Amino acid sequence: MPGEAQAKRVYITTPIYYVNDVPHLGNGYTTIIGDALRRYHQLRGHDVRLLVGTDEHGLKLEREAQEQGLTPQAFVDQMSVRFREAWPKLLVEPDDFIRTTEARHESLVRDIWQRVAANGDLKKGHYEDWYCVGCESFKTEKELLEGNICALHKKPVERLKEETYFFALDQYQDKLLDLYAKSPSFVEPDSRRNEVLSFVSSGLKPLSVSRTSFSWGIPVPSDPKHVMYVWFDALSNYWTALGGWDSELTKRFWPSDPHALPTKSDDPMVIHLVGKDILRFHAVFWPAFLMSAQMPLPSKVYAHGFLTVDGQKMSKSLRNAVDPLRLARELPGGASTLRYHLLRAISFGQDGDFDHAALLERYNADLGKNLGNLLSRVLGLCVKNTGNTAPAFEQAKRTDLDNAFLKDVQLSLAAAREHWDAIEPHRALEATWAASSRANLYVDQAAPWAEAKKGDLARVETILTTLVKVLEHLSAFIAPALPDKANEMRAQLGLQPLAPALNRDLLAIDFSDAPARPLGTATPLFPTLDAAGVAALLDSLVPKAEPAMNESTQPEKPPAAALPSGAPLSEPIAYDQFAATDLRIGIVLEAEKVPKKDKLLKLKVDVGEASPRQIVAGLALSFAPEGLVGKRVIVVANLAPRDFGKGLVSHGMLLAAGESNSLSLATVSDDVAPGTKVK
RNA sequence: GCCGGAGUAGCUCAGUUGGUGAGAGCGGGCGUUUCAUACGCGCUAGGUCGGGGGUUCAACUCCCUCCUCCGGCACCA
Repeated sequence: MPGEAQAKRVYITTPIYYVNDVPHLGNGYTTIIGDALRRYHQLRGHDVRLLVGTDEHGLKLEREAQEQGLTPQAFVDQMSVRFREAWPKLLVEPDDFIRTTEARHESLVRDIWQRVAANGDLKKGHYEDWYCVGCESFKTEKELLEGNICALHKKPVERLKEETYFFALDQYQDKLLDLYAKSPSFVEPDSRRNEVLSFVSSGLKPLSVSRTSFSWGIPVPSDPKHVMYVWFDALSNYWTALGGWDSELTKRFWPSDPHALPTKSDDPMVIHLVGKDILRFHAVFWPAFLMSAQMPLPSKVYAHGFLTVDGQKMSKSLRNAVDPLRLARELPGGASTLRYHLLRAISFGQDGDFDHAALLERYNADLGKNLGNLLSRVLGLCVKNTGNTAPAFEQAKRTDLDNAFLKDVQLSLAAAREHWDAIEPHRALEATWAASSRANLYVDQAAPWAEAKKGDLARVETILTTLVKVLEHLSAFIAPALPDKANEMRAQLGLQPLAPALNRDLLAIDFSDAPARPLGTATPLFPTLDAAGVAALLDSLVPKAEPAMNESTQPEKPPAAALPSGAPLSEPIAYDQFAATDLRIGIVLEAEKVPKKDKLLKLKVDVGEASPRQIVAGLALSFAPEGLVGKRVIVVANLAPRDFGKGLVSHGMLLAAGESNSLSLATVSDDVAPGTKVK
C-alpha cells in the first residue's frame, strides 16, 4: 500500500525446543500463545512474524544418536519433524522454522562468535566441574542435589575438565543492570524481573561457552576442536533466522541501533516468549552476548509460568499423558477449544492449572452457550423474520437501547485489544466474551420475537442487524484464539474468511451504516456436551492416577543405572590417602527435618562413642526422618566439623549413593556394631 | 536463612493515589422468558478481605509483627 505509514512491526519467538523432547502441553502452550499473538497482530494489520524451531546440538543428542545407531544429523532430522508437524495441528502457523543444524544458522553464529571475540570477551581457559548432560552445562556443586544429581534433570552429573573459552559475562553486569533499569519492561512479568535483577546484582562470573569433549555442535572459528556451548548456539537462532546482517528480514524485524534501548518506538518489537525455567539464559546471557557483539537487543523477554495438570505437577509420565495433539483431535471444537482454554483459563505469566473438567465446563459455558448459542438464536431469528438477511445497518433507526448496547460492546472490544497488546490473552478473551454476554442480554431486552408479534418488522430488522453487526465483530475478535471457528462463524454470518493485510485493521470497531446483505447457513458452532458426554470425555482424556504412591512422596525415579560409562574417573590416589578417611558404622538414633532448609536432616548417630554425634546431611528430599531411625549407616567420622549457622554443627557425614530424590544410604547388615571401622 | 510474590465468596480471580453499604466470572440454589445448542435473563454468596498489633476521622488498600503458600538464591565436605 504505497504512501501509507509503515505498519507496526512485531517479531515473536518461542523457544526452540530441544529435539530430544516431544511436543507436549508445556511447549504447546508457549507455542499457542505465540501464534495467538501473531494472529492478533496480523489482524491489526501489523507486520508480524512468528519464529519457532528446534535446538539440535549437544552431547545428549550425540549420545542418543549413537545409541540408536544413527548419525547425529539423521537422528535430529527425524526428531525435528515431530515438532514441525505438530504445530499446524494446533493451528499454529509459524512464518519460519529454524533448526540449529541448518547452514544458514551456523554460519551466522560463527559471525557472532567472531564479533564477540573481536570485542575481547572470549578467553581460553580451563574448566573443571560437574557437567549435566541434560542441561548441556556445567554445574557448580552448589547447584547439585545430594549425590551429585542435577536438580533439573534428576540425573547424575559427570566430572569434566576441559579447555574452554570463557565469555566475559562479568564485564556486562553493570550494562545489564542499566538495561533493566532503563527498560523496565525488558523482562516480564515483574516478579521474574526481580529475580533476574537479584541474580545479576549478586555478581556474574565468566561463562564457559565452548566444549572440547564432544563434537556435535558448531565449531569455534579458528579453533575447531572446540564446539560452541549450546546456549550460545541456540539463543542466536532468534537473530540468525532472519537471515543475518543485511537481509531484508533483519531490517524489517530486528532493531537497527545497537546503542538504543529496545523500546524505541519506531523499531520493531522483538518479543521472546519463554518458560520461566529458561528465563536466565534469555534475560541475561543473550543480551550480554548481543552487547558484546555490538548488536541491537530484543525488546522483551516474557517468561510464563508452568502448568499443572488437574492440580498435579506435570511429571514426566503426566507430561506424556497429556498430549496436546490428542486433545486437539478429540475435543469438541478441536484445537481451537484447547487454544481457547489455555489462553483464557491461565493468567499469562503466572503458573496455572490445566484442569480437564474446567476445560469442558468452559467449552460448554463460554463457547457453546454464551457465544455458540447466541449465534444460533440470532441467525434463527433472521431466518424467521428477515429472509435470512442482515437488514441495512443504519444509525438513524437505532433506539437508546440499541445504542447503549453498541456502546458497551465498543468498550469491551476496545479493552480486548488493549489486553492483547499488553500480552494478556486471558483478559483479552474475558473482555471479548463480555461483549458476547452483553449481546445475550440485549437479545432479551430488545425481545425481537415480541416485536414481531406486534407486527413491527422495521424494529425487528433494526434489532437483528444490530446483533449481526456485533457478531461480525466477535467473529474477528475470537480469531487469535479460535482461528478456524472464527471463519466458520463468519461463513454462517455470510462473510468471507478473515483476510489480513498490512495496514488494514480487521479489529477496528466499525458501527457505520451498512447496506443489507445475505446471511449464511446456521449450524451449531460448538455443540454443547451433556453430562454423559462430559463424563465420557473426562474418562477418556484424563490420565489415570498413578498406580503407585503419589508424586509428591515418590518423585519420578530415573533408572537405577549409575553414571554413564563415559564419566571419567577421578585421579588415582595412594592407599594412605584413602586410609586417612576414618569410616565408621553408625546407628541413627534420631532424625528430624531442619526448618527452612529444604534438603537438610539433623541426625543423632551412635558411632560407638560415649555420646551420639550430631550429623547434618542433605537427605531430606529422599527420606522421611522417621524412616531413618534405627538404620545402620556409614559415617565419615574424622571429618572436620561443619557449621551451618545458628549453632547447627555437623560432626561427620554419611555415605549415600543414587538419585536425588531416591538416595540410597550406604549400609551394612544388622549385626555390625556401631563404631566398627569400615575399610 | 536471604530476596521477591501471594494469601479477598465453593472454584478462578478484580479491587485504581486509603473514604459512600467489599466486586466479577464459573459452579450451586431460587425464579422467569421462549428467539436459540434444555439455551437466555433476573435474583441469590450473610466472605472476620490469612492472624495480631499500629497510624488515621476513616484501611482490603499505609506501617510493624506472626502464620501459610509459591518462586529465586542459599543450604548436603
